[in-house]
Amino acid sequence: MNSPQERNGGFLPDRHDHGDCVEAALEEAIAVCGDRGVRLTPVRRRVLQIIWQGHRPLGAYAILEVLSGEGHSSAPPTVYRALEFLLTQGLVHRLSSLNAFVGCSRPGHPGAGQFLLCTACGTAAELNDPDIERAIEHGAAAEGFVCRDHTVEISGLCPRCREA
Amino acid sequence: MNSPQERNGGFLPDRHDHGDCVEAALEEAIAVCGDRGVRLTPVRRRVLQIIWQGHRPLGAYAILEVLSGEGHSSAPPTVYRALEFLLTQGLVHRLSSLNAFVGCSRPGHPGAGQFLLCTACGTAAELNDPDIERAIEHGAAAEGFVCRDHTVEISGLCPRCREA
DNA sequence: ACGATTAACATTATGATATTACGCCACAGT
DNA sequence: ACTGTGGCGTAATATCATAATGTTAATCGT
Repeated sequence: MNSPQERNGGFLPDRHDHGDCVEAALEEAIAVCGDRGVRLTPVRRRVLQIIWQGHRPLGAYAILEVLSGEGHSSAPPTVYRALEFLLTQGLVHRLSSLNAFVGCSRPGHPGAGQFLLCTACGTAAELNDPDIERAIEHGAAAEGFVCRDHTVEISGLCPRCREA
Repeated sequence: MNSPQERNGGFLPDRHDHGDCVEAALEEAIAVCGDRGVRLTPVRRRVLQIIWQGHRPLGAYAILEVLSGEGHSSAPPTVYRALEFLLTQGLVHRLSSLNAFVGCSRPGHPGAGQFLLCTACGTAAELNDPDIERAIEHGAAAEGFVCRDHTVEISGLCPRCREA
């Protein structure tokens, strides 16, 4: 496991212990929720787990399908409520260019992050690049604009797919 | 009218001649399509006009409603086909964080642009900031990622709404 | 321990956004 | 005139997201 501050944001080596990786994300989520006095209920926890199951963005209805396949009686609001909670707590991010959700690599930290989305294999990597943020802040300020939030989603080819 | 290279990208002064502004966008679109040998048909032209009617992003169904109100018999595919054409020709941009479309301030030029979206009044401004683009390109390259396209949408308060 | 209060959730229905499939018609090139 | 193509109309449907309502379950003050 990497630093608790930033975990599995970038593209991954060919093999990594994914069980550990999901495990670590969950533990950290439990810690964050504990600190804040908010409840990581079974549904919320399971949704987070499902999202972390792959390092690729997952749509709400894909999550729903997994839940339903497990005997939970589930409908869209179940998933969207859980996602809303996880988004609010900064445990997942929403990728609006894909209408999909992905685990946050720095749970508990503020800020939106920037995302690299491979169009070939579908994996996503999260950056938290201060230079990009500064450039955006600066560009906006030049127009007299006050930033509240930003969406930065970069599509292209990840290192592995670039070669193939 | 400003330069034909960059027109009405930023936030506007309190009063500007909006008729001229739409007019200019249309003329430029006609020129671009002429150069490329593609057809700016009546539907496409009208959709572009509707989008330029305001400096705020417009949803596909809002466009559809305007078209329908004019006696055109229209359904979603009409609008989406026109939008696809306009997107391909770089005459409009899609804002995925809003599921909406806005006129391109630099028609005929490549590149994705960055957008400032005022959450108070709904207006949008387009940047084409080389510093932001460089920072993104650089951040991506550090991960071994090859950029093909990017979505940069910054929400916050425009100069006018900031004061109120 | 008790009821009051609130958060979480199930369920049904619906709204909003986007696409597929198919066929017709106008126009360009021959 | 013949034919191929692109643009468009139309109906149906897929996909993404939320509203409204009531029930269960956790929490808190007493």
